[in-house]
Amino acid sequence: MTAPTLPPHSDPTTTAPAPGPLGETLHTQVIGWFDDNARDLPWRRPEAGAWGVMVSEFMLQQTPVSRVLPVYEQWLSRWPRPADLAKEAPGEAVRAWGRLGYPRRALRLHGAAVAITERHGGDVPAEHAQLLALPGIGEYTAAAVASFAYGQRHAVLDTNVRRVLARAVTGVRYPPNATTAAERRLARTLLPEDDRTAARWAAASMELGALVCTAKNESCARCPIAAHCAWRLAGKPEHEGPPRRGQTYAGTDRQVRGKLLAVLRDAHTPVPQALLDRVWHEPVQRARALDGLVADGLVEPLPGGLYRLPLT
DNA sequence: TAGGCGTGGAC
DNA sequence: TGTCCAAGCCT
Repeated sequence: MTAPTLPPHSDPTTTAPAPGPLGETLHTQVIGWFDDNARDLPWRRPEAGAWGVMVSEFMLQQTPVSRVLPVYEQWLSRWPRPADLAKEAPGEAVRAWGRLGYPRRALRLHGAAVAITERHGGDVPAEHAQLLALPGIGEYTAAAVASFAYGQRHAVLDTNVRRVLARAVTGVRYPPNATTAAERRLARTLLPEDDRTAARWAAASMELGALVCTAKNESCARCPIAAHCAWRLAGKPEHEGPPRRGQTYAGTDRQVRGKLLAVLRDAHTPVPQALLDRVWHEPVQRARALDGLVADGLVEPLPGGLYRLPLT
């Protein structure tokens, strides 16, 4: 039997929607693969609830699953409901965040818990627009929580799904640097009609990108839609266009901020300036990094040249 | 909209 | 070793 293939979309902005039968083939095969290969992750279990899903989504932003797992377990154990976290000082959230990286996420998650407690009676809202209004929740996370926690029908367009669609449908190795309107349109076009299948498709296509259709060393031999993949059928052409933006780190303010915050996380009493000065030799950059942390609300300055994680 | 924002594992 | 990468958000 010959499986249908997806023609490359030379211009996804103007091409017609993908045909229904083909989309159904993709859904069936990717969801079938997911049924056999999905990882058993704690936030996918029913007992995780919407709060567990939401916490996991914050932690997983730009952060690998393996590093999230232990922090997630401790977090949910300590703060099983949004109101539990809302009662804490924001600095405690930053401390519990540990070395997950991007600690502003901890501050925003705390802020979201406060907003949920004040505006939504302590329950994670189910409406996409209400989720989007919470701090730290953007287009992706709102769709993910609504889909994974509440079974709704949303295009869940993360980096994994974008890569899967770029390859399988558009026929290129990598998606654009920033999410485009064409990608959103394509994702909506491919969304299954009914809520339950759409939610399943969202989780399954993400998992395929995370485990098989990876950025490097993709494993087409294990891919359930390899027979339809436009990129593979085109001979897996190399990436064209502007180089993908790399992240520099060594010597940046980010590195200095990380070192400063590490000292404050480990301290349970206010820290004198002199102790912070030891993390970085260059005084101008050091001061700029500390000022930035204060401006972001990650560090609270006290009289007498003392600093601590924020109490309010 | 391009760039800032942490951290550590893989190759 | 250095480079790339990991379920983004915000300004």
